[in-house]
Amino acid sequence: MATKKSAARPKPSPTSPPPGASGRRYWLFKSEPTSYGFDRFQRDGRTSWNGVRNYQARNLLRDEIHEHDGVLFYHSNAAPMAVMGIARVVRAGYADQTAFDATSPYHDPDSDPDQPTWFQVDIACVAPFAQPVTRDRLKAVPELRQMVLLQRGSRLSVQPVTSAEWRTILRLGGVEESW
DNA sequence: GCCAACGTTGGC
DNA sequence: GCCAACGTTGGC
Repeated sequence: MATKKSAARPKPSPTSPPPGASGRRYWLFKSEPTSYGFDRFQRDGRTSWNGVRNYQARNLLRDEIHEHDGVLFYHSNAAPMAVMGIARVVRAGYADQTAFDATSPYHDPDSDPDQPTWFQVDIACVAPFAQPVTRDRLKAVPELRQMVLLQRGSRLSVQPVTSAEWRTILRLGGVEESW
């Protein structure tokens, strides 16, 4: 029988959200606009998400994030902090090329090309939100209370989003579901 | 600018 | 393997 033990904080697992009806899964990528903002991403049309140097995020990039998955592009450390728009994964995890580049700030001499330590995925811009969905707005929506982004101490720069959260946020952003 | 939360490093 | 010190992230 269940006892008080179950009152121990159930830490929401940051891995493996169930796929949505489409089989596609959803993610949120954080970026500081001073380093790579959504404007720039829109102009580029496509980018490699590299330079991630955290093992939990690495595991997602390497194992979980697949072609066609949906991505929310989020501005962190910004005014305002907000989801700016959506992207789609166009290439699943492969070796993070910046790790092998001695001139890159993300260079990691310990990453072996035959057994890379770090991974990147490629994403393409799909659509900007009609208006960014700010962090304050997200916090005000009861259905989004469990979002990884909004959890205390959550710092993961690549994180899972449930299909319900995805739908809610697209609606707030004014983007049609069928993208 | 502050600082809580978290991850990593390195001495033991 | 423990854990204190340190560095980083990122919201406030």
